[in-house]
Amino acid sequence: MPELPEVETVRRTLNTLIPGKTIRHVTVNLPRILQKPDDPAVFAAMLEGHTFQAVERRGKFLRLLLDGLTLVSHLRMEGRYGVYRDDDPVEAHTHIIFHFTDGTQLRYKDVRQFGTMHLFATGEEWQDPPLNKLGLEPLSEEFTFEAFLRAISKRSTKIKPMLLNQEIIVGLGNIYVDEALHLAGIHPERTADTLKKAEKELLYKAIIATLRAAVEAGGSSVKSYVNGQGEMGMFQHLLKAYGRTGEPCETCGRLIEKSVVGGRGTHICPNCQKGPKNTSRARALPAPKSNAVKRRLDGKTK
DNA sequence: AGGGCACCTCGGGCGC
DNA sequence: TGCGCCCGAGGTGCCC
Repeated sequence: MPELPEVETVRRTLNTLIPGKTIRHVTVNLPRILQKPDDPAVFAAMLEGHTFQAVERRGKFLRLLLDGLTLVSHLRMEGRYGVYRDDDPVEAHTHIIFHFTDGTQLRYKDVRQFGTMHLFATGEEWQDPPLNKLGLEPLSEEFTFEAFLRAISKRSTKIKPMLLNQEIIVGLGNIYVDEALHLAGIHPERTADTLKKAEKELLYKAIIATLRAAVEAGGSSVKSYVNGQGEMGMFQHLLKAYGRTGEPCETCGRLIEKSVVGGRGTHICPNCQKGPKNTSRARALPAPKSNAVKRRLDGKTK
């Protein structure tokens, strides 16, 4: 659920809250979260006395920088951070607590217990999992159209599973893949090697436009909040395909359909996103769709 | 390589 | 109407 826009929103919020705070003590209620080191006592001892400097992001991973240490954190489905006072009641599913010297705490909550944390000496996090094999960062300067073409070239994989593969491009999850493919007018079961260059360009622009708009909106609300400051994002109101099964497509009016692609719930407009078997029909009647897509893209990227 | 499942919990939907 | 069970939700890793 937390994809790039949600993780970026958490990063920005945490970056206003925790730099300068010094860890006095760490409580680990669920050792499963800790991947490295996996011994809670070692994990706590390494962090105690250290001070948060900044919070950065790589794909869907948060990098919490301390003096000399980097805590790499993945929220997976439902991981959440919040800053609390020491005497605030501890809510259910609170698995890790970083007690600060100023009477406040950073708490990690995770109902599904899927999240992970890796602790490294700063700089060493890039050589090992989970950061060592990540793909292009889509909102960075390295994500040029040429780099995108190289990353997806010669692949016969379905485009949706490919876009979900974090070793190719980072940050896209099920929601924003469906949104980007809908915006680009591309069916999720098309394979990369069947996409024409013009379609690849539409997709490239759609990925950037979708993620950029979602970051601006503070992500899609997954009932996450930081420091009890309420609902996080507003982008869920702007979704055009994801979660809109049975509702009319805003471009053409056909009803959004739900299926399964690569084991994921998938939402498409069967008119705007022609399947692999009727691409010839799509080629025969490209004009209205292409113009509509271009208008939408031009509106979003500027 | 790509598909399928496991990981985990909650809540919604459905059946009785 | 109420209770209880089953399954779906999804990011990633691992196995085949």
